[in-house]
Amino acid sequence: MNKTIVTGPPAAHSRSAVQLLAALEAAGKRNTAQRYAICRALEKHAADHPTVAEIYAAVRESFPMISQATVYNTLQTLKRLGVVIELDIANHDHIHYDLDVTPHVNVVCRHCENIADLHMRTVTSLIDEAAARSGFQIQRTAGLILYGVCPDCRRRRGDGRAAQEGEPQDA
Amino acid sequence: MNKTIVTGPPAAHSRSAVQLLAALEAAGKRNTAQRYAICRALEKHAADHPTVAEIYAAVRESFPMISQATVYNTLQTLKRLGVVIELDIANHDHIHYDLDVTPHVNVVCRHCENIADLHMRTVTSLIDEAAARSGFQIQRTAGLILYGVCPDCRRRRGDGRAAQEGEPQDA
DNA sequence: AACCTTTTTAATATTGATTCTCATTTACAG
DNA sequence: CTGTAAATGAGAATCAATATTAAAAAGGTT
Repeated sequence: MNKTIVTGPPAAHSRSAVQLLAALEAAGKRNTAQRYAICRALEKHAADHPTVAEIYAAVRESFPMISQATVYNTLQTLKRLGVVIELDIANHDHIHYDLDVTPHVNVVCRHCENIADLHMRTVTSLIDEAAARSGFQIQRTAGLILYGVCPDCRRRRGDGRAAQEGEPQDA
Repeated sequence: MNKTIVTGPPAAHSRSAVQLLAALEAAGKRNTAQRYAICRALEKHAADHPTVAEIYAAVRESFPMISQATVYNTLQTLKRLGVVIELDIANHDHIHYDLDVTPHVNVVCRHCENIADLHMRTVTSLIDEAAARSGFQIQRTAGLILYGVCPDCRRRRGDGRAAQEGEPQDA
């Protein structure tokens, strides 16, 4: 129940399990069976922008005795290495992971909670302008989050510019 | 300890307490002394992008017996009315509130946790392109969050393109 | 003013994803 | 093989946010 709408070639920018493991090794981390399983699960569910719970469930299929703490720890390590990104989506209870660390936009549907990836040149110019105007040194250009209603959900519920008032207004 | 760097005219786009109260009234909500105090506290701390805890503390100065639940309820009401926006900032434990609901970017400093507002035309074109390319109906254009290091913090800690590796990589 | 209905308040209890603890196990260098 | 620093597992702890509830206040009506 989390099919993601992918715009453009599927998972074209996502890191593979091999790349994730290589990053761990390069950082001097030990290669454990658990980490291997977690990286494979990430790769498999890359298009879903999986949550910790999804990864945990997926890993348990092949590694039933793994603990949640290990999943949390490994994901945090991958995050620190910069090969994975956390998507902090407003009003979602769980953190989502994105294997695409190239500059792009994530569009989140407010109804089905699906997440789409969008690669556009505009992102870079936005970042550049923001940096120039604010004096900030912008760190990450991936995971720029927009909220809306996906095409499927628009069709399902009387399209029109539905859901203006009464909908949660947050970021 | 939360001075916010404002780029451009200070609080130029923020709603005033009067506007917030007017919105409550227009929605048929009752004007209570507590809500009045909360709106005033919001106005006063608008530039700080305050958290619930900050608002709660500020209101208690003039209204010592108010409960947290009332603050939460009122903020949620204001959010539903669309006159206030929640900023869900990665790795911050609390939700921040923004009285500026016009399309703009929020730049967050990773070191001092300050939040700057940036108004740029680029935002609109980014939204438009994202909508066209994804088929999504984009709902909110305020609260587009970027992460980086603010000018002050860059100066303080040997500027250079510091803090690339080892920093949290999330959104 | 007294009545009745609805909204709001506020103290407490609950929730639930994430983090912590620490004893045990494992990976890998020497 | 052995030592040791790192990683894991199991469960408990955390803590912001939400839900629950009874009591109080506001508003409208006659």
